[in-house]
Amino acid sequence: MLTAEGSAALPDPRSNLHRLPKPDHSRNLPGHVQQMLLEAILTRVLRPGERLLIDEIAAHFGISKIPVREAVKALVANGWLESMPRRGTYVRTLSEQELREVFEMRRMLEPYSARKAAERRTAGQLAELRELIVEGNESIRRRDIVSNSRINSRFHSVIAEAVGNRIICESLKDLQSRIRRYYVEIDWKIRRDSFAEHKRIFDAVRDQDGDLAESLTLTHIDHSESFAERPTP
Amino acid sequence: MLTAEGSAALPDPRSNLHRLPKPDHSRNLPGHVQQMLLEAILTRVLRPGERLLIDEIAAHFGISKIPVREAVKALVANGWLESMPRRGTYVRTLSEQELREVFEMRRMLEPYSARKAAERRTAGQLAELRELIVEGNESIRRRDIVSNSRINSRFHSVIAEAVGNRIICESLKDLQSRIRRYYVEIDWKIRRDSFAEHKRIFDAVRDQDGDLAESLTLTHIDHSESFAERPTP
DNA sequence: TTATCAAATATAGTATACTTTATTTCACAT
DNA sequence: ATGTGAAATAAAGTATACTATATTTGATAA
Repeated sequence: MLTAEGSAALPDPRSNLHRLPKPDHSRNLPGHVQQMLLEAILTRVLRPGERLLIDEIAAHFGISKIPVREAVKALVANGWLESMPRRGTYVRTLSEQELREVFEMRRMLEPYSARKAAERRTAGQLAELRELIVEGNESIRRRDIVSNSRINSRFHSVIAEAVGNRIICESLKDLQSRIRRYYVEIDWKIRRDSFAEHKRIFDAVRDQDGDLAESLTLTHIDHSESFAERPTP
Repeated sequence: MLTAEGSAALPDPRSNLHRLPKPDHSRNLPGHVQQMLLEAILTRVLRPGERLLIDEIAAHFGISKIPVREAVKALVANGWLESMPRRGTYVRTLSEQELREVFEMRRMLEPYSARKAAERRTAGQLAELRELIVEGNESIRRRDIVSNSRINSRFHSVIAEAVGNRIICESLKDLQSRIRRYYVEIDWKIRRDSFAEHKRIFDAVRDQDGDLAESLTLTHIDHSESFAERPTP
């Protein structure tokens, strides 16, 4: 079934594939592979522009090409990878243009979504947001970047879910993950400021103050855009 | 929820698969299969709730499961199909909720997008829109439903492209195709009214009048929502 | 030296056959 | 009659092997 994978050495210095963990074969192999590749892209273990080969990935994971193909195809569909005809697949490079486009769309969607989230949030969602604020504080105190990133990301997700519209929610989450790549190395001062804004948005959502949530979100987007790491081509 | 209806004669009456054309084997097999299945869903050749089996589709097309699996997976990802664990894949049913959600998002995105499209449209895009208006008139005169649908759809696509933002463009197109299923049998009076609104939006885009394009689009969305065929559950 | 064409190579894509797992059926016991 | 469990069935998922094709390489001739 599973071919043993004690790969002697994959000494290709041009690929970062060897830094990826192996998937647990439980089930949903393509999903696992997709998640792991996405995580690697977001954290820049797989760098922008890096070349990926289906066969190589399959060999690394000790599985066949079929599930890898599916994972890669899904990532191409979502704009994480770019597939050249018969030349391999590449991690999409960062670009000013993508950043501009994402932020233009955020400005269209997020402020009004925040208003709706404030008006519609359930008690359960509010509780989760409250907990995220507490944990966010902790993560900053402990200088724990991994936690901090996860918590910020989750904060935006819960707001998105609170809109109560699955299509909008998916869109917001997609935008959110797209910009994660532009905030890999921001410093703690910025993280603190950003968190303070989350806190104020939380207050507005708690008080079901749609107006305030909307305007705070617009400001937050403006600030976020100015913090983004500009690609250096 | 997902009703299996009918009995099992040899030409299985529960499936409309036999009504689909075969793919030309040129290249991009999964893409072809995906397009054909999507077209069949949009035109209700494959009805909401209908069950699809990978093996059956593959046999029908005379190809193996691999490309079919990919096509189906892509359609699941985009919300056209719903995959139950080991019980098969079903055409997603229409729902009031989906309609509400799509229209809430359209209201967030489209009016402002129309403004930007008016401001940014290129000469080439304007020319294509002009041609679509001419052809649209023709299609109504000839009572040609297929042309009329294609032209309306294309009109919205060109507007989306004129925004000059690929992410927004993709989103708008996705929303557009999602609602196509709710306008399969509308009558000619409505088609004429809708076309008249397109014509006025075109004028605003031609004149680069963002304000007007925005407000006309909002009105158009309101009317569209009222025309939609409500699902009857 | 340089251009051209053929062969080799690299890579994705597909078919076939096999495996896994959920669901149904049916026998048997209570 | 009814519940339980084992076998059969159905369907998706995966591996292996093969095919198709674009790109690169290399040889030959001008």
